Amino acid sequence: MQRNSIKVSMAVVRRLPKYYRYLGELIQNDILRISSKELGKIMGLTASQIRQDLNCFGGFGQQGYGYNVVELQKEIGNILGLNKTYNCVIVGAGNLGQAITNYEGFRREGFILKAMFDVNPRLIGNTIRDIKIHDIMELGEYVKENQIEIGIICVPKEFSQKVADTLVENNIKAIWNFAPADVNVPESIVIENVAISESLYTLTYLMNEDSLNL
Amino acid sequence: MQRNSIKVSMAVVRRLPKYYRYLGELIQNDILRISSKELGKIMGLTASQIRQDLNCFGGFGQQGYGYNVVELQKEIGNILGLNKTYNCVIVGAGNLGQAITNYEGFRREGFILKAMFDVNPRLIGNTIRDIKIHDIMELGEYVKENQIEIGIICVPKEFSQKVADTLVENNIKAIWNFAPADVNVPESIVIENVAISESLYTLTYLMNEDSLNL
DNA sequence: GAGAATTTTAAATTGCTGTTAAATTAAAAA
DNA sequence: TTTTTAATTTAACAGCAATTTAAAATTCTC
Repeated sequence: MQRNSIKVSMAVVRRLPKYYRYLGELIQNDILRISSKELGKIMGLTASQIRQDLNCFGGFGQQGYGYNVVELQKEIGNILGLNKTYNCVIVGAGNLGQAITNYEGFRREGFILKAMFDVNPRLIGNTIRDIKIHDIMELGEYVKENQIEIGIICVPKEFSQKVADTLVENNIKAIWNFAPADVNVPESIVIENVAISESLYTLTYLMNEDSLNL
Repeated sequence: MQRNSIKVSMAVVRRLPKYYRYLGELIQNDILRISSKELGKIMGLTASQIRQDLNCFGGFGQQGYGYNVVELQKEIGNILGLNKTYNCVIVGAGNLGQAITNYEGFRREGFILKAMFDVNPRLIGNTIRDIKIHDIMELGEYVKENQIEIGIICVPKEFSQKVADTLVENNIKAIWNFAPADVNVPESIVIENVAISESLYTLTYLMNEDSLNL
């Protein structure tokens, strides 16, 4: 499997999870091979783009045959780093934190939730799906002691930067931030600021697009 | 305020909510004017891009002065359709549905949550923040009777397409879908499939990028 | 009037799409 | 069963479109 030496653009990278998801669905439907044309139709992309995207990482397909769905999904999973496991903590045990805890999909893909943290004394000491909720004061020490790689921030935006700082100080590798305010971290730390509301505002933009008479 | 007749690209549209959010933060910090250079530094964009983006909708800035933060935020809000109110329902009253219900930000921006729906008999009849949880069997009728414009889907992926179909049949205008599977709707309906996990997979990609030796 | 900052226009870059040649499969014929 | 032919489909490439950045021209502030 020869790998090109070209840099992969972020546009391609952000499409990979979608490929991974759609291929997973194909597998569940016992579809074991697919052409770029078919996949494009299902995903709403051009066949051309799919071939170009996948070729960034090597030739996974075969002329005259198409792509082997199982093999391709596995390859993309490897590229995304889903062949490993990751120790995670959730900071903020409110509804959103609990929603993530309860989502089976993450555990299945190798994200191991080791602990949750909160300030609320009523929550501290409880468990959700066998995950214990700790006092947020213990966050830094816990992260350092337990080799936590990913911190998931589900606290109100007023506290998100402070939580991020604590995580960074204790050698976190990556932060997945759901607070509706971007947090800043050093270059070496991987950060994804999710900002859920942005897609809602895009929605209302599209609802009103016609009446904007641009 | 003259509006250009050029079509605004989706790339620009998806940046608008971020401008809106950052400008809101500036207002909270009593910063009332800003140059594209400054704003770019804060948001991690080039000044050039900011000027170009904002110019799609007319000249909001002034030479020698910069942009009036309050005015600009309001203008972008109008463009995003945040000067109106929207009747919404949440389908699926689990943790994620509750998290959205509890988020003050949405109400503040004009999203009026009228009702929630669930299949779980233990939840039906309860209220969350004065919002009643109805039997999901009543969803279609409720949407039609109460001029609901936005449906928010927070059910497991197995049921998301069916819920979307019900919403569409009853004249919903837009769907904000959090189920980890894209739902398909007619062209005339606005849809945002959120797929939260995709940003997590992007995170792990970036964590492992170096070791991929592309 | 000097400086600052936008607007407007142009250049450069990036990303996407369509096409062609090569490879493979599948079908038909021997 | 083997060979031949036709149909698929990717990989690679080139051209085009969109996006981003840079530069020049203009306007406004102080």
